[in-house]
Amino acid sequence: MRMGEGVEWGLHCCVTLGWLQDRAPVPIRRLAAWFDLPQEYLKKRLQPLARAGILGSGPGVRGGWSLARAPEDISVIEVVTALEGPLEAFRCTEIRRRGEGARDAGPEFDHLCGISTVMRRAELAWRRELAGQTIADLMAKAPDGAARTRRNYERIIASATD
Amino acid sequence: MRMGEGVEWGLHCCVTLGWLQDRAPVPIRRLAAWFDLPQEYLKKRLQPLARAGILGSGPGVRGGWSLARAPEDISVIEVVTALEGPLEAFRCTEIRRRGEGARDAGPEFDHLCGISTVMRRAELAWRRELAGQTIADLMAKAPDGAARTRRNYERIIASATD
DNA sequence: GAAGGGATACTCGGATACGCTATGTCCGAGTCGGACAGG
DNA sequence: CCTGTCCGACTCGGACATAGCGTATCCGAGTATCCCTTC
Repeated sequence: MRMGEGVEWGLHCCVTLGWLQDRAPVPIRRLAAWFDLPQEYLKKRLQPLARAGILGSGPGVRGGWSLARAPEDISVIEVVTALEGPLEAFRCTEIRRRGEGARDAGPEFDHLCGISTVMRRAELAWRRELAGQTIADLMAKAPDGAARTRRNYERIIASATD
Repeated sequence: MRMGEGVEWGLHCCVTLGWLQDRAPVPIRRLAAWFDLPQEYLKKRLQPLARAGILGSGPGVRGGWSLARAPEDISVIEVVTALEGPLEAFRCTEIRRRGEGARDAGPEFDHLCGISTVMRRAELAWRRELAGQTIADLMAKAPDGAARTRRNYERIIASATD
């Protein structure tokens, strides 16, 4: 089981955009150079976050990306769900109903499959953990990050040839 | 993010083998027909469970598959880990250290990445849920399953041409 | 009747093929802001 | 100086290409059990 790398990218971008809120919007070109990521593909991964109302983007020469809400109002699970989709990792296909083992089952299958129930409960615990953390919490976990980010961003803007 | 279907297959096979412990070992041919699954591929997915000491298999005309331990001693997380691998779903690649944003970071990066920490804690909650459930618990969740399974298995054995 | 050898039914492990999804790239269309020309 | 037009920068969305992994199948080798032959 593997989570796409877009989740790591998206979360780091949200945190960085939170630190640069007063310098937003940040063009995708700067954002990609910031983490040394492929620009086109990063853009493709951020678009679902805009559709989910987490990020905002604008065209034009002063366009770019920014947080669409306050960092306190964006939970980690929202970012993960927007990037990985709403479906659960474990998907019950009801194999218990198929084949020779399913004959004459009676009302037994009216109940939810026990395996499905257990897996679902585990995923709920996982989601609950991620729902309890926000972008603001992540920003607070790296107290030096805000200063470093703003300092480096100023320098890049100043040395830019454009 | 998606879990392979082998997890569902493996768990159902473990539960069924728990109910058929006194009729074990069960050949892969019967197990595949039991759930209407592709025989060769099911075999391939059960092999890691044998390597993990969860299932046992034996060759020969009386060979087949059986639980290697008591159902109470097999946790769901063991089955999942054997089939999906021990790696976590979220893998931190430390993109914070790369690119223009990482310049002059100082001792900030000595600490674990906050994003990585949050994701890891969520996965631990997920594992903890699955570690608290055993194959015996799953068997108990379907009280009618034991009788149905034994009844159908007897019938199949009796009607077999071999 | 006992020992030896072959047939059978199963497992194991590796090799191979296929398809889906994640990853990565490219291009045309649309939009915003600024530059520039004309009144 | 004001207004209208054009241009450049940037985004969006879709189309397309590539790679990796999950899915699926097949085959040869090994082994335990059973049966049959032979003594």
